Amino acid sequence: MSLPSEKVIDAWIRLMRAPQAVLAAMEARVKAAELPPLTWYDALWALERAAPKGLRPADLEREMLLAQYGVSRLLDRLESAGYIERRPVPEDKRGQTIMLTPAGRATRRRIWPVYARAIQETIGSRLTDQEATELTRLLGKLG
Amino acid sequence: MSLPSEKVIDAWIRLMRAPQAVLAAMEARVKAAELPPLTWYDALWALERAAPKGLRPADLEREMLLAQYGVSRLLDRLESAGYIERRPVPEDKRGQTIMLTPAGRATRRRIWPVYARAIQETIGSRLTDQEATELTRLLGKLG
DNA sequence: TAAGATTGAATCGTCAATCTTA
DNA sequence: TAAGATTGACGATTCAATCTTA
Repeated sequence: MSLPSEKVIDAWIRLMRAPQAVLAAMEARVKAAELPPLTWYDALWALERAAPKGLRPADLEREMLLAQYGVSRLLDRLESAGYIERRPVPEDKRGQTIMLTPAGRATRRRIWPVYARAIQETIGSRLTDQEATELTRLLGKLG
Repeated sequence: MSLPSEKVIDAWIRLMRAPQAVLAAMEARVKAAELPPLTWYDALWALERAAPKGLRPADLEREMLLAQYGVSRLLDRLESAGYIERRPVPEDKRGQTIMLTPAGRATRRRIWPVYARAIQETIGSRLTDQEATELTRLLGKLG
């Protein structure tokens, strides 16, 4: 296994910095609007897409790239905010199904326009659609 | 201000996921080698480049995209590990200069080969140099 | 009043251990 | 023994307040 080229190292540096800056800018806006963080949005949106079946915690684990305990703690917070419900699953008594509540759905919808504007300002206004597509392709090779 | 296109939204999703996955993979390797995290490496490397003059905490703040208190706490940890020294600056009694110690320098050098291999495996082996350059350019537009 | 930097309290993330059911 | 999920203890991050010097 060889060492990385200069160009690869440059890409690494940018890859660690740029997304962090973009995320921080977006979180700042959302927070200024007194809305919950991106992690909450991600979970709520995944659950909304999966409605009405709901998701198992392990599904969220895969979708959100979180550890098992991370999902557990995130669900604790969403549950005490009243945004999700934990339901037992009949076929497997170890497991549970996570369901979005109406309040969770409403909040997800309230957050989206704020994120959408932030995405447009931090990404959309700086890249052409063609560049965005190319960026998606390149990042996809790293996943 | 218009809403983001589908292509921009796709780029956003990948931009939030791919770097997270890359970072997690790298941290896992470094941790397996019982070496300190990327944040420590970043700070040590910035200080090594700035030697022998050292850096002010505000410089690290800018370079590492950290908040003032974040730098303060990181320096606490680096100091108790013996990797840096805080020195008063004569011209401004509020301020300080951060200096890398020989132990800090040695540790930075011990970490690098491990990161270098991880960078090569997670990025270098998946992108051509040309793609890496294009990725750097696109991410640069977001910074 | 503001700039450089730190800190107590609270929140969030991580590790290792645990509990329950398969 | 292993899979799904949670938890206590601990470390890291964040917020708001503070301290010191300019």
